[in-house]
Amino acid sequence: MRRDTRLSGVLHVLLHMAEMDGPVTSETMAIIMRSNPATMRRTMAGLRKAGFVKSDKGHGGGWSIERPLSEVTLRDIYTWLDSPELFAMGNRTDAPGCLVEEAVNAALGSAYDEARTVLLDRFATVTLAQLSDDFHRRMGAHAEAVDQEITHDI
Amino acid sequence: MRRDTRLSGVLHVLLHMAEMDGPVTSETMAIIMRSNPATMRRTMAGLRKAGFVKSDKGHGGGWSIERPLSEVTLRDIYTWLDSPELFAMGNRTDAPGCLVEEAVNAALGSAYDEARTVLLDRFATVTLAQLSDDFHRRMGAHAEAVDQEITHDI
DNA sequence: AATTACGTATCATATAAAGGTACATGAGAC
DNA sequence: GTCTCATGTACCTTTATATGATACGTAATT
Repeated sequence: MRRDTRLSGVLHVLLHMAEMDGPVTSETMAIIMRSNPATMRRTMAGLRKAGFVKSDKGHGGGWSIERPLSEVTLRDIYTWLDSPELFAMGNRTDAPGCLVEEAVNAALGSAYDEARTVLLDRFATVTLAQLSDDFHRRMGAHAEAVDQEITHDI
Repeated sequence: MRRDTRLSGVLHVLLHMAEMDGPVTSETMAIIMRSNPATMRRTMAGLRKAGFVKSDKGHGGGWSIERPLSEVTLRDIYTWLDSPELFAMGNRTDAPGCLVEEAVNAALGSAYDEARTVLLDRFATVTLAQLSDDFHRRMGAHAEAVDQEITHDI
């Protein structure tokens, strides 16, 4: 099954947007994500509907973040993407009247529900600002590593 | 993405097998599951490799359960199916050198890991015997409901 | 008026689960 | 020994769906 990469992709884009000045066009996003403008527009549509980003047409137009990164969690983004299916495994439903199937699906279903709750609760604890901080921390560490390499070379 | 229904399907088959006497052929399984023999053989192959079921060729052949249902958990079955991917969402990897992507994937990855652990731990607490018990409980409840309906009709 | 950029419909492509067919191999029945 | 049954597995087709790609209408800026 092909995996849904919209959450990963849109987070990537948002963090890049946060580093850039002014609106970012779908075209630029597509280049960053090695995707295409139409796909970016589709993916961003839900975030706009939620008021987290806006899009402007015409010269100087593009996408802009409207709210502080510290106020938005991964769970918000997930919800705004229309809550994509989380699990790659599903229940057969070919025998809806079968009591065996009912028992199996009840057991699997409650396990999935529990895992879903854990995952979404975890998503709710991570803000975009935290992700951005982590990115900058990595930038710092990377710069140091590069410095050390240079030092070693000398 | 198309969901993987092997776990749900194989549990369904195993519980039916437990209710039947003697070996069950792939053909019979396929009828129960509205599938086909080749698919059943493929799915059961991992369980045979683990020694949980055996398959015999020739007259009177078919599949038989080799170990008590109380000794096998959902997690065992999941593992014997070669641990199929659990999540429908994945990370983009188009920009492996990008620190933003690293930060995003680290955050999502640890959330998925946590949810995976919860799900598999939960699977480990449920034995096939428990599932079978639940099925029989449903049978009883269903029989009572039918009795009541009949009483009402009279 | 021309250009830029989004909004969205439509079609194409890629991927993986599952469906299906075929045939070789091995085991019991006669 | 031969026939029939049933598995083991290779191979191809079908189906579902995320994503890629194109096109064109609409709105905003120059």
